[in-house]
Amino acid sequence: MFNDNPQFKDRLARLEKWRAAGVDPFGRRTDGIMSTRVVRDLHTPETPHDGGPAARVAGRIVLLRDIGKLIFLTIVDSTGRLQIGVAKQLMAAHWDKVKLLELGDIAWFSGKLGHTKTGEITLWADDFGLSAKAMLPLPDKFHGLADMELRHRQRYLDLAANPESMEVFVARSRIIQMIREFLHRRDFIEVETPMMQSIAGGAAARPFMTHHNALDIDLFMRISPELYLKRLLVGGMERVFEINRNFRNEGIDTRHNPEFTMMELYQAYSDLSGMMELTESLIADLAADRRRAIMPQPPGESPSAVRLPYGSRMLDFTPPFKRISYNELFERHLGVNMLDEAGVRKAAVSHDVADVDKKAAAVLVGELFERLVEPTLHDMDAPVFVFDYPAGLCPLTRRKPDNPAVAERFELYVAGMELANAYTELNDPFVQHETFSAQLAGLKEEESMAKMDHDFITALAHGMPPAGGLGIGIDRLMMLLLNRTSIRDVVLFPQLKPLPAEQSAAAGSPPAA
RNA sequence: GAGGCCGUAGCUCAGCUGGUAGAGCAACAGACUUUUAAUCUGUGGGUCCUGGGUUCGAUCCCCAGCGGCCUCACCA
Repeated sequence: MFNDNPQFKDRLARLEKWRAAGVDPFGRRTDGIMSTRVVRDLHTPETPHDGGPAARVAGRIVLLRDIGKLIFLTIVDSTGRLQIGVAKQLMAAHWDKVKLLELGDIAWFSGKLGHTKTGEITLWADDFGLSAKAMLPLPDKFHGLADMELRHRQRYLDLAANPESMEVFVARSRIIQMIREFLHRRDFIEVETPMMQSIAGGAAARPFMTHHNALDIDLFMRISPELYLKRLLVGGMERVFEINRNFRNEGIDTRHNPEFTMMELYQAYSDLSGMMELTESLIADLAADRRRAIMPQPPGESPSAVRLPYGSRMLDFTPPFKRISYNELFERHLGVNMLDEAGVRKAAVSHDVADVDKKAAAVLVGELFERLVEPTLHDMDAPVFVFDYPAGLCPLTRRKPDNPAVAERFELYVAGMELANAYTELNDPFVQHETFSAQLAGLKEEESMAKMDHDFITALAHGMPPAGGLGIGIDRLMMLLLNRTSIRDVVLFPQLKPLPAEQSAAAGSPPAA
């Protein structure tokens, strides 16, 4: 049953002892439970060694030291750990039962707060209950779970055994909450738009396909919510945002998960510079909050400095962020203006770009930028806004009034990652119709933005207010703020290849016993 | 998709030049009323990822496969 873990049968025997003692090993509702954090905070220098305030806590037993007529055990809940002291003289009525507890069990304890002679805050228990019997053993109580594959496949064990992993996901929730609060303060409303779309628009990426049986139509998992959020601008929602999943059918690595969380927002009557202000303010706020959470202010550092560790480096999120134009970077590294088509083609040839003659100049600019400029952004230890992109790369973007070859777009790079992407949105239905029709030479069809969406054009034809739009990759933001170099460490259940047993189960044969 | 590294007890890891495998924790039996990864005594526990090959003999060498991590490619 469950698996062939050799310790399962030992725990089965223990389970029968609980039943023989009249206890349902899988307990029920328990009221009056306080978090271990709250209980720890109840303890003051004036708290007596025992007989302090009454409290009730619950959690999983992660350490257990049975010293005969006295048992110390450590429980963990979502806020941390607490030592429980169980003395026979205080727990005489339930002594035989408390002796049945073992590592991994989930239990609640009532008692009075105090501490031991070494000063450890301890709840001296006089009553307890078994909330859930653990039938399988937990990972090593000291080393935790180190196997990255098991940490991802069985995230519950990672969370239960590795406090730093729990901290990441608790912090992730807090950061997302702060983003919502930040946007609500600015009068944005949160919406949900379709994840299943008949046209996978709004970005250039390969979509997943699925099928609706009753309608007998193929649908795509969305690669972006953009075209739906803009429809809401047409409808009169002037500030909307969505925090939700996008799906892209591409490679998996330390920066890419097939489903990833994106925050996308649109603000009517704003533009690129409005998005820049908003982005800088939001990111700097979040970084400052993390900064306060993780370490004391280093001596001698300015109180306004916001520096966070990331891998082996320190990232500086102190506003204002650097701003540099795409062309300035391009010229610096290529020695040619991005709008000088002849010069760009020459540079592409000299840098051995493939099929130069078959590609649009803007595609060449993009390739050269990625190859020669982006690596230099990787070495920068502070966020950088790169703005004013070649128009050909940004079909959904408004052009600069004084130069139609340049699009009002920025990307925010941090440590080489594209963290945010923003635009002055295109609201001209005629231009939009054109860009949906035109296929840029040198791009694969599935990677192109040219996917005609008549319904969206119709929406624009009714009038969309001018707007600024912004997208922030939430998972990458978490990596940077929480100092994780793999996206799998900030996504609770990252996509992994199925195990052989799961493959055969999916094919219809029974799962391994 | 390419390359490098890795897969040994429930967990964390050793295992030399090829001679049928070890430690700590966990488990089991016992002792212990202030422990801190408690300690002490004793015991059990293995598809060495899978399948081939070489060899008298393979956890170890070779080939293929599966899975993981990292780097690169791909990637609005």
